Amino acid sequence: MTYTLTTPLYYVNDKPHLGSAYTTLACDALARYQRLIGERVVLVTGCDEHGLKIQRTAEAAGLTPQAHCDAVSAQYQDLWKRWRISNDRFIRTTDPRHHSLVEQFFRRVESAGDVVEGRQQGWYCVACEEFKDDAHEADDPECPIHRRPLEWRDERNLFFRLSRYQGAIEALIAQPGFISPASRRREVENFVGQGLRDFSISRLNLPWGIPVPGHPDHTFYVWFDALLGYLTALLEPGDPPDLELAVSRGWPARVHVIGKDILRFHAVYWPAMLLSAGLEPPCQVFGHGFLTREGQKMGKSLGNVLDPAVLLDQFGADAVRWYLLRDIAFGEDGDFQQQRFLDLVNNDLANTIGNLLNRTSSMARRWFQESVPPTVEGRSPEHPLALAAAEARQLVLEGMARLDFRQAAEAALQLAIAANGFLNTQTPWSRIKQEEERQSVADDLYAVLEASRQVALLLAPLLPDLSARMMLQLQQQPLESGVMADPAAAATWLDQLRWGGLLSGLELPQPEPVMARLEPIPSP
RNA sequence: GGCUCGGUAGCUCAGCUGGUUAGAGCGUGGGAUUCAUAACCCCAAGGUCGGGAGUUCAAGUCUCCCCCGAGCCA
Repeated sequence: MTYTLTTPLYYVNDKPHLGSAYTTLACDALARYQRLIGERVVLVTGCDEHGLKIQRTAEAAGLTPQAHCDAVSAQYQDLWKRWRISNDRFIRTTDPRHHSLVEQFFRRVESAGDVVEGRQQGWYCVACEEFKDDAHEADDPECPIHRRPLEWRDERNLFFRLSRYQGAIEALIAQPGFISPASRRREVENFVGQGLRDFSISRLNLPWGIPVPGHPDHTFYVWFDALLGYLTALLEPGDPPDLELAVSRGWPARVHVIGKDILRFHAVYWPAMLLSAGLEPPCQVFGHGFLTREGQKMGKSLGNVLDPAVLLDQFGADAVRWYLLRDIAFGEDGDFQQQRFLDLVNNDLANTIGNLLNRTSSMARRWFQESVPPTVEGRSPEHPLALAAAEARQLVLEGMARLDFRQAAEAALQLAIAANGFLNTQTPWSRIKQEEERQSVADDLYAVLEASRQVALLLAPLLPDLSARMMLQLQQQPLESGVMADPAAAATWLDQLRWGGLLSGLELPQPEPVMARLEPIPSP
């Protein structure tokens, strides 16, 4: 079984923002975790490149839509590369194979009798790419989200007969866990409960889109073709554009991770489309929350947008990943606070985790021939730190599996705190002065080094870079959890998480801080 | 307008089916220590649990009303 997970396919209207980075890095952590426990993972990300909005944005910039998409899409690919996101695929909906799959998919839906012609009349928000039903009385209505004027449309479009799937969708969203977190389920239930209406899947005279086969002048509505990108993405590089083949490469997706704003498309429209085409719906749709900054919505008008590329340059991937994954409940809204960001990264990563390794390694080197001390007691599964490690491991595994990154991160941190506390109670630096304490000090240092190794292992999916630096300080092979990870070899992660794997006598390199403290920066 | 979810220490939040002095992290103050990245460890102060009424031997925890914030739908 392939573990397929997806980020949204980001709309190429503008350069990537922090919200996209947030989703993507959460997915990266999840993908790495799944690889580490031995799953064959396909992490899909990419760009959604069709629609009127794109066409207009391109025109405004004096570019062809394709040139515009190429440019923005390249920014995404570049950014993910710099963040070292382990996406196995990057799909663009302008990919020729995608066109072909959309056509195949459409034919299935059409032959299922789910495509009908209808008249679409109403006010349309180009920014949302959505009809608004609530703007009837105003003379010049504007979009409540974008505060931009709506445009009146009256055209004959093709409709997808969503209404036929009322029962099927009700049953689907009633499945526990299908919509996660559970707190978002009610919203969808309410929507579905009001009765599903057919929705238009084509646009007339919109050149920038995929033509609907058999219906001249119609192109597919962006939302119809975009989600299919998840399927196209499953094709391997040399594969012919065949829907059935794509499906066999890893459908259904185990989880679509999305922002809460597009929950409905993923939990209602998309599954219905899939059912119509005779395909399975995804196993889970996880809608995470939004990020604010210092309590305020980020937006161009406020000029308070955090640029993920700038954050990365300024603070590095570990710091930002840690803050977002460790401090914000994945699923709920979160607030990015500069001061807290600095405090947490410095406390947790530099002071607690980094310094733990540093101080311990330094003692071991000084008193035990620059290497891991020999041990009698340290390897015992009953050792207090062994017990702490076992608990941490349990919480990390459980947390990662549930996309509760915060629980996982805190558990790993907790182990480091326990190890620091252990050192302070044992005070090896004073006991080493008595020869008869030597073995006992060796045991203590061994246990703390082993605990540090466990921390490094547990951090592997969350902070792969820091994890690798820690492993090197402990003379260990860093974990490979990226796209090159070999599923067969990867399962050794769990083996390595057994207490006592660190070898005594291993030479320890000169300690170097694995995580530098961040300096407060003047506001930009 | 209907529905949903929140309002708990300076900040971010935990508090399950109601039950001893309401918890954690960060921040703040103090102590201890020197192995270490002025780090680690320990201790402390700080809350009329949005407001009001009610049920109960007992309510942050249940009921009703109100105020504030967020969201979904009309």
